[in-house]
Amino acid sequence: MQSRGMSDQNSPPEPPHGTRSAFVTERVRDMIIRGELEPGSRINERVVVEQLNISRTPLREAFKVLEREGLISIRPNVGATVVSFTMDDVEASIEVLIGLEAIGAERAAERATEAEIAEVADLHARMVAAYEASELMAYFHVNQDIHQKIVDAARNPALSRVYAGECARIRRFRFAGNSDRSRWSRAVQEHEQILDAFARRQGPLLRELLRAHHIAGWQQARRALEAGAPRAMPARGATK
Amino acid sequence: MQSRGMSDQNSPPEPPHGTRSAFVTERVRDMIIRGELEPGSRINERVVVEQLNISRTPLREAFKVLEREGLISIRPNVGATVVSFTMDDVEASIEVLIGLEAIGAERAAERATEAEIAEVADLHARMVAAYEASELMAYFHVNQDIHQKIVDAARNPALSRVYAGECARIRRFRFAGNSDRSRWSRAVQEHEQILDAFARRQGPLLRELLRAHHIAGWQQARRALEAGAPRAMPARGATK
DNA sequence: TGCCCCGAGATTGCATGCAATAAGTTCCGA
DNA sequence: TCGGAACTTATTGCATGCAATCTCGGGGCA
Repeated sequence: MQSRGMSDQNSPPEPPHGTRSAFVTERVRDMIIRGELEPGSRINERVVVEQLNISRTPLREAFKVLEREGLISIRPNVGATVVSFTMDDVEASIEVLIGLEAIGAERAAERATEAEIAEVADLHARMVAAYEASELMAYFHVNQDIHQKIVDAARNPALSRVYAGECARIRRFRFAGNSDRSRWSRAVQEHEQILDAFARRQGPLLRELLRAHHIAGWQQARRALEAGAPRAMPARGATK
Repeated sequence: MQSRGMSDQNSPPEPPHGTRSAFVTERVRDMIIRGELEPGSRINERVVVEQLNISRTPLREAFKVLEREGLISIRPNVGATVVSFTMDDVEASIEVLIGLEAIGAERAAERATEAEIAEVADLHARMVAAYEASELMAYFHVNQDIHQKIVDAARNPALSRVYAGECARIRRFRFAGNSDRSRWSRAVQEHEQILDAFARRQGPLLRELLRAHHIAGWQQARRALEAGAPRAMPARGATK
C-alpha cells in the first residue's frame, strides 16, 4: 500500500512508530512550537498531509487534540489557525504555572521520596554541566525536567497533567529567557537554592524560590522577546 | 440491544446544531458525567454511533478531545475506556482547583469590574433562591457558575481555560457534597461571605474563604460518596 | 485438569469519495 | 475606476470501505 521502499531524499518517509494519529499530533505540535507554522496563519490540511505522508483522518484528529491543548483554533467550515500569543497571554500562563508549582512545591516537600530528591539532584548536576558547556538547548530541556519532576513529586496526577500541558503550550517563549548570559548564570544559582530547599523539604521556602525564579526568568524572556519582535514571535528551534 | 423499531425516547433524531463532531463531543461528555457510561468500561463505537445517528469519524474525533480532557483513555487498537476515578484522584483535582482559585481570587479582587461583581451578586441571589426552593440541580449549576465567574474576573484566559477543564472533569463527584441539608445550608452561608469578600475586593480573605469552602464541601462529598459506594461511583444525574 | 495455541468474529485505524460550505475570481453596471 | 453579484475553485465535514489488530472461545497437548 505504501511505497515503503526507496524514499529518503526529498520527503523523509517519517516512520510512524505508534498510531498515525499520535505521530501526526506530536509532529504538528512540534511544528507549531518550533515556529515552522506561523502564529495566526491557517494550516492547510492538504499541505501537511502531503508533507507527512498520511491521510486527512489522523490529521483532523490531531487538530482536535491540539485545539484542546490551546495551540490551534478550529473554526467550523474554515479550518485550523495557529493561535498567536501576545506577551500578556504568555504572562497569564506563567502566572498559572507559578500557582501550580506553588501547590506542587509544598506537597512535594512533604511527600517526595529520597529517590525523587536524588533524581532531581542528578538532573541539577547535569543542568550545571550543560551550563558550563554552554549547551543552551540541553540546559533548557534539563531545566524543564527538573521543574516537572518537582511537581511530579507532589504525587498529584491531576497537577502533573495540567502542569505539563500548560508548560508545553508556552515552551517556545520561555526559551528566550536564557539568551542573556548573566541571567543564565543567576538562574543556575537560583536553581542551586531550589534544589537545596527541596532536599531539605522546606516547602514554603521552595514555593517562594520557585515563584521568584519564574518571575525573574519571565521578565528577562519578555524583554528579549519584545526587543526581538514587536509582536509575539517564537524563538525558532526552542525544542529538540 | 436496541430495538430500532418504535423509538420515541431512546433515539430522538437528535438535531446536530453545529458540527457533528462538536455535538457528539458534548453528548458523550454528558453521558460520562451523568454516569450513563460506566467508569472502567470500554465504549463501543458502534453502539454510540447508532445511538446518536452519526458516523464513526466525528465520534473518533470526540474521543480524542475527551481523552485530552482526562475523561476517557484510548489504547491503540483496543478502544476507549471511561477512566474510573478513585477518591484520591478527585481529591487531587480539587487540590488543583483550590490552587487555581487561589491565584484567581487575588487577581479577581484587583481586576474585577463593578459589572462583574454585580453579576456574581446576581448569581448569588439566584443561588439562594434555588436553595430556598430546594432546587438542588439549579443550585448546583449556579454555584459552579459563580466560581467560574470569579475566576474569569481575574482576566487570565489560561487560568479560566484550565480551571473550567478541571472543573468539568470532576463535576459529578462534587455534586454529592450538597446532598446533606445541614452542609448545604452552611455552604450557602460560606458563599455569603465569599460574595462579601469579593465585593470588598479583599483578595487574601477571598482566597482563604474559597479554600475553606472547597475543603469543607469535599469532605462532605467524600463522605457521602464513600457511604454510597465503596469505590469511585458517580452521582447519577449530576448535570443538567 | 490445566495451559497454550490458534482461528473466527468483532473492532479499530486509516484512506478515500462525496456533498456542503467558504474563499477567490471574473464580469457587469454605475 | 470601483463596488458588488454570480460563478468557479479550493477546502472542509462526514460517511463508508478495507486492511490490521485485538478478543475470545475451542481444541490439542503436557
